Formats: sequence, structure tokens, C-alpha cells
Amino acid sequence: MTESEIPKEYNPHEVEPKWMEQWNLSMYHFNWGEDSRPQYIIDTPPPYPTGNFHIGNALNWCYIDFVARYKRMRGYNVMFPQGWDCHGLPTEVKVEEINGITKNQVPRAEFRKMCRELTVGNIEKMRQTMLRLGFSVDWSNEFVTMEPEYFVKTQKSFVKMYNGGHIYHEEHPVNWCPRCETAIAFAEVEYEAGQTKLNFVHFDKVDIATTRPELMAACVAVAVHPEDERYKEFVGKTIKVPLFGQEVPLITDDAVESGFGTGAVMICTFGDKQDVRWWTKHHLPLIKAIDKEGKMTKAAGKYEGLGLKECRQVVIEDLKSEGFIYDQKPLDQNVGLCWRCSTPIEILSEPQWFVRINQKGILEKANEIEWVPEYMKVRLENWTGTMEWDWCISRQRIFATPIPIWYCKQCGEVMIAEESWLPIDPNENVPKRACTCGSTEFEPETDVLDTWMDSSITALHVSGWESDRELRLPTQIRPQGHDIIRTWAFYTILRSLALEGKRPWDSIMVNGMVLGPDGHKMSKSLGNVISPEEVLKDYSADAFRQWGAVGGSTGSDVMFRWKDVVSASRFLQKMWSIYRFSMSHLKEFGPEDAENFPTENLLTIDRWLLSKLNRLVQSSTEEMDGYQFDSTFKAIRGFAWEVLADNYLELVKGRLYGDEPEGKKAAQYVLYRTTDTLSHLLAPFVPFFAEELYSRLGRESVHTQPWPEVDESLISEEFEAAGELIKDITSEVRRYKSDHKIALNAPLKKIEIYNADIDTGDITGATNTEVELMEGAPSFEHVPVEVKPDMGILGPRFRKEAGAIVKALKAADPAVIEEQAASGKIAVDVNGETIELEPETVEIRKEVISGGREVDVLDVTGVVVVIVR
RNA sequence: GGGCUCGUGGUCUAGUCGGUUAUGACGUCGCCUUCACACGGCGGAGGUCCUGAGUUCGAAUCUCAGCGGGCCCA
Repeated sequence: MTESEIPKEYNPHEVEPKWMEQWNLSMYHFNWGEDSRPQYIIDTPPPYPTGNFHIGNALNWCYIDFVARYKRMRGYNVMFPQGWDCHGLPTEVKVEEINGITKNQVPRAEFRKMCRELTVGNIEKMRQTMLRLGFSVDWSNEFVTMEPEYFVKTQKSFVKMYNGGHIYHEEHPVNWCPRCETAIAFAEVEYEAGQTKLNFVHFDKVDIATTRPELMAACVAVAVHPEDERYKEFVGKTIKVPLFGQEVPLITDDAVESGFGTGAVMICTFGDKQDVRWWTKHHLPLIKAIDKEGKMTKAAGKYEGLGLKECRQVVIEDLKSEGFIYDQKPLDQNVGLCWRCSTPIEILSEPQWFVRINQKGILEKANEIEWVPEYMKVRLENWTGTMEWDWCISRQRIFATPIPIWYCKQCGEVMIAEESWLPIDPNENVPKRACTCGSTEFEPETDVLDTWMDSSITALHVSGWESDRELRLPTQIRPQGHDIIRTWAFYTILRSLALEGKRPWDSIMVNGMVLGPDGHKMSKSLGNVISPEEVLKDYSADAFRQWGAVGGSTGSDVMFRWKDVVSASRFLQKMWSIYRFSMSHLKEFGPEDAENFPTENLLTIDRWLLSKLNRLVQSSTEEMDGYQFDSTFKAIRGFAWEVLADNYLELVKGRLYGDEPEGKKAAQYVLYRTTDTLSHLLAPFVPFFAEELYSRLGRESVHTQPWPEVDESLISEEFEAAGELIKDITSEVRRYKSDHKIALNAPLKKIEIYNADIDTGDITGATNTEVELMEGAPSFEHVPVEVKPDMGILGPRFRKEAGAIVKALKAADPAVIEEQAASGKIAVDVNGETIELEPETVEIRKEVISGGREVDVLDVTGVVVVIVR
């Protein structure tokens, strides 16, 4: 190895593609067979194939990759699979958009095909970005939820849960998106603040206030608070609804707010979730006034066929002209919107499929899981505790897993597919046996499954569920964002519990959201979106990954900042220079030399460095075990930059360039060990760069090497303290030169160090000055200049008087206090009382004043250093 | 409206089971092209630790209230 072979500048645009090309990705494959290593299965999030692997995904994958690479080095049989969650509205909406159609304008099969093709292309694009970012994905365990090999499991899970009593079919109010014409789950409803008008309307006996006058056709009752004196006389009587004329009862309920509006509220089927609660509780009738497209039905009489908005206007006009509306007030209101298309949702009563929610069981399993960070568990608990309805899993869409169900035309009985028939689409196949009534005429279920039904079995899928392999549940870790705790995490726990009675994972590592450089969530409308590709173009994957590591602690939201990427690039260059320097001094020093090196030949500063290095390995190991990537990487970077480069290298240059063979060898040994160790520690974070470093040290890939072991015998407080003194003296001398405008490499006449037993050779080398160790007291005056009380002792002992004592100590002449301390007792007068203190209770700071000599005196942590100019 | 989380030099942040000198990065200013690195080195300036009250000998740190940001939900 010659220095000239290592270029001065680190060029990631050459190095990164080179390793992408050369790496054999099978080194990341999980071994399903016999293996002495413990398994470490990652329940990787399957991204939605939009075609863009966005920066939020990238942060998530950085975390996963840090863990996967670290665990492999620690000797685990790691599976880092990659899945794709294909089904669902976004792709359907996109296909409709691209082709200018709606789902009903082409045959179902045709529409599905269009969705599949779009998805296949999108997956490929995203795969490329992931490879470019250096993620150590195990592609032999890739899964695609729209493929039969996967959705057969979704269907099996449906059948098993149906047969196990976890799934039922029922007419029930559901959240409905009139644009998408499908039911959606609560988890898919988003809320937006808006303003509406509260209309005050005369009914025949009471006045009510409503924001939804268009729903008066569906009014089934009027409710007041039981203690509301205003309406007591009418309770139990019937009331006539204006315009529509139906007679409804006046009922009482604690949930009515007397202070809001008129204190009387009309209950409709359904204006909001509260209506549903009242409707259920009071067994009210159902009037369906809105249809699936969001238009008024026959029940709305002359308003039939109008859209909701139109209808509201017309109803308000009519109410006004007939004198029913007597007031209108603006009101802040939050509207529930479809998460996908932002259309206001309605609540309709429709026959749907539901999964029963076992709140207690889910909370129990959640408690068996290690949550990182811990407080994220609270979000799951809060969500679970407030669930009111079961999980609606049927959707009236096309691109999704079919529900393997038929209905008998004869008797209406439900025919569920047997597991051996799966995968199956009931719309294209008939059941393989007759109904119990003997009929063979069936109506297929046209509804399909919620996409979360696919993705909530990823933990089961990757651990070998329903395959010819043994089931390896629980998996070890679920990495995911906190935004989908109420959906993905919640549903996965529910399903693993229902299907296998087990928790899906040992741990869940929650990542935050990526915020734009302006501190707000990245969104197209704010224009603060940055893509990983943009970062790759000007910088590098390794720089991007460092941003992921140091951007914030696990779980907290992370701002994207270009300067983080810039300083990450600078670190690569700095580390490269360190490496280049080290390698130039290791031409005649190889692994055998390191193996046979007698460590007793190490000098103080060598021991200091190795002690710090081993402490770094120790702390990095602990922190990686706790998923603390930011502190781990900052510590590694700090060590390389400040400890190794700024101090150690400067201190041993004298030896490295000198002719003294033993000292030189010791420094070489340290450089060898440190470079080797750093290339390993850096590997999970900057895999390309680390590989480039290691390629000149070992034969195999650094990514198949073990994580460094701590050598306890090299950790020593004594050597650290001794080395620290050498370092401090050197840097004091540097500061001295800087203050006196002396060039840093200019020699001084002499440096004298008093009463310290240290190696001076490296100080000489680093300061370019002769160093002499001196015995006894220097012939200079020590002048006490300040008394520093030790509050750790004085505070607890004297409590209320401590303040006064400190005041007295500070006011006293430091010289007097020092004299007293020397005699063993310090006496201070406080409020007329004399208080005696031990010398340990104060620290006396002294300055050394140079006597008659032409010298300057430095005080380095208590050691006197004299500079002769 | 509820839950969670945060508020520290110009910007971003470490520290937070109480202890007097508050960490680092970016920016900024000065010096230095010294044989790994100018994408560098050395040195400096810059802070009412959101506000108020309380507990305490002592609060960035604990308690309460308030203000403000972010996220999740209703």
C-alpha cells in the first residue's frame, strides 16, 4: 500500500456505485435452515407503491438498516425483508386520474389489470432508490401483497377469523365516502377545521339548533337534557318536523348540552357519531335520506336526487320562506374527510363485514412488547380505549383482496370458501359444493377487503405463517412511524392475537415524521418537499444516512436540513484524511505485526487513545442495543475528529516521522487498531464508506465481519488521566502560542513541567520544543486568587446558613483562607458566630506569578508549566 | 375540546432522578496554506436555559399555573 494509491479527496460518486456493483447481496439473506445464530426477524413496513420512495420512508429505512447491519455484526441471523402494500384507493384513484375514467366505466378485471401494471412499475422505481441508499434488504424474502402467494394468506386469515367468530356481517352505520363510494374505517377519517352555520329552527313545540338542516328528512327524535326545565312539559310527547311532517318523540339524554344552541337537538340517521350513539341507545328507527353517492333519497320527498350541499341550500330557503328559521349563527366545526380524496364523509347504514375488537387482549399484548420510545405505547392505549365501533373491513372497491364469500340465492345462507379453495375470487369462481339447502345457485360477494387486512399480517407472513416452514413468531422488531400506531400497529397486534394467540413482535421501534427545513411537516401544498434523489445527486447515500442517524433521537420528529448533509459530507472527507494519513504510516505494518505487538511497549498517550477507543466500543454497543443512533453516531464522529485527529495524531507525529523504532511501532499499532475498529463501528451507518476503508485492511466485506469487542484490559482511568494531562499541556502551549502570535510549529526555548511523572516525548514532538520535568517547588509565587466553596458538602450540612457562609468565604481574603486551610481549619464569622470548616469544603484557586525570570507560567489542571521563550 | 411531546446563544440542539464554569453543530469574528485534511487547524465573541409563582441553602433541572410550537386524535 502506498499513499499515492489513496486519493486525497474522497469521491462518493465513484465509491458508492462501485460497491453497489460489487456487493453480493446474498450476504444479507436470512437462513431458514438450521443455524446456531439466534434469529432476528424485522417486520419491515411494506410501503405503498406510489413510485416515490420519499424522505419519510428513507428515515424509517435508515433506522431499520442501522439495526439490521448492527445485529448481523453481532452474530444474529437477520431477516430484513421488503414488502409492498399494493391494494387500495390511492392506486385506484391514480388509475382513474391517468385514464380519465371512474372504476365503473371499465370491466372489473380490466380495471384491476391497470392497477397492477401501474403498481409493478412503481415498485421497480422505489427498489432502485432503496438499493442506491445502501439498505441491506434481504430480497430473497420480498413480498407483494397483490400477488396470489401473499393474498392467499389474507384470504386464509379471513376464513380462519370468520370460523373463529372474530368476523361478522351486519348492517351497521359506517363512515362512507360518497366520492369513492365505499365504506372506510375510523382510522381513515381525517378531520379539518371549518366554519358552518348553526340554524335555529321552530319545531311545533320546541326550538332546535342544527348544522345539518338537509337531514331533517331523517330526523327520528328530538332530545333534551333530563334536567332542562324549559322542556320538561313536552318530554314524552311527539313533535312534528317542519317541511317533512313526520312525528318524532321528544326524549331526554344526559349527553345533550343544555347550553348549546337551544338545548334541544334533533337526532338524525345519521349526522354524526353522536347520532349513532343516541340511535342505538334509544332504539330509534332508521330513515335513509342519503344514498351511496351522497344524493338525497326518496325519503327526502321533493328533495330527492339533490346533492347534499344543494339540498341544504334549498331546505334553508324553504324553511326561511315558511318562517321556521328564526336565527343563524356562525359555528366552528370540524368536518370528517376521506383521508384519500378529502371528500366530507357521511355516516350511512349499510351491510358490512366487521372484525370484533378485543380491547383487553390487545392491551395485554401491547404490554408484552418493548416500546421504543416507551411513551409511544400511550398512543396505542388511548386509541384502543376510545374505540366505539368494530373494525369495518369491507370496501366497495375493486383493486383489493376479494372476500371469499357467496350468498345462496335460494336460502340466503353465507357460503365461505374452504381454505383449500384459496386463493379465489368469488366473482369469477363458484363454490365447489352445494349450499346446505341443496341449491347450487350463488350470488358472489362483490365487496373487497380493507388494505389493512393485507398489511396487518406482515408479521405473520415474514415469520413463515401458512408456509411449509415452521412458524417463527414473534418476530423481533417492528419499525414504523408514529402516525400509523392506531392503524398498522393496532391491527397487527389484533390479528396476531386472533390468529396465533401471540404478540407479533418483541419490540416496536417508532420513528418520527420528517419535517421540512421550515419545521413543518413536508407537504406538497407547503412546497417544502425534498426527495432522497435530490440529496443523492449533490451529496451521497452515506451523507444522507448520517442525517438520518444524527437528525434526532429515535421517535422524535426530524427536520431535514441541508447543512446536516453538508457536515456529514465533511466528516467523510475528514475521516478519509485520517485514514489516508494512517495508511501512509502502515505500509510496513500489517495484521501479523498487530497480532504480535507487545502492548507493554505502548506509551501513555497510546494507552489514553486505546482506553477511549474501547470506551467508545462499549458505549456504542450499549446505545445501539437501545436503538439510540444519534448518540452512537455522534460519539463515533466525535472520537474520530476530536480525540483521534485533533489530539492523538498531532501528538504522535513526532514518533511516526522519527527514527526511534519502538515508539514508532507503538503508534503504528494504535493507528492500525483504531482504523480497523472505526471501519467496523461506521459500517452500519455509512456502509459504502466503511467498505472502502476496510477494503485495504481485510479480504472480505466489512458487512460480514463481527462487531468490535471491548478489551476491558485497555480501559484505564489512570492512563486516561495521564494522557489527558499530556493533551492538556500540549493544547495549553498551543493556546499560548496563538495568544502570543507565535507560529504553531515554531519552537520555544524550553518547557518545564513541575512535579508530574509523565511521558514528555510526545509533548516535545507536538510543540517542537524541549521539555524538562522539574522536581520540587518552582521558584515562583503562588497567589491564592479565589475561594470556591464546595456546595455539595456545604449545602446539605448547613442548609439555611449555607448562603451566608458562602458569602463570608467569598468576601474573605483568599490568602487568609489558604493559610487557615493549611493549618487544618477554616474559621468564618457568620452572623456573629464563628463557624469552623474543614479544608475539603473549599477549593482555592491559585495563580502562579513568574518571579524575576523571563518566563511565562501556565497552570494546567493544577500542574505548573513554565514556558521559557 | 382531549392525549402525547417540546420550548436552552442568530439557527438547530446536548444536558434534566437539583449543586454555582450549560454541550455540540451551523453561522459569525481573528490568526494560520505547519510534511492527512483549507470540505482543514488554532483561538475568540455570543445565552433573562419561554413567562410567572412555589418547594429548597441552592432550580435549565422538581411542582403548579400560564403562553407558544409540533404531532396524534375528538
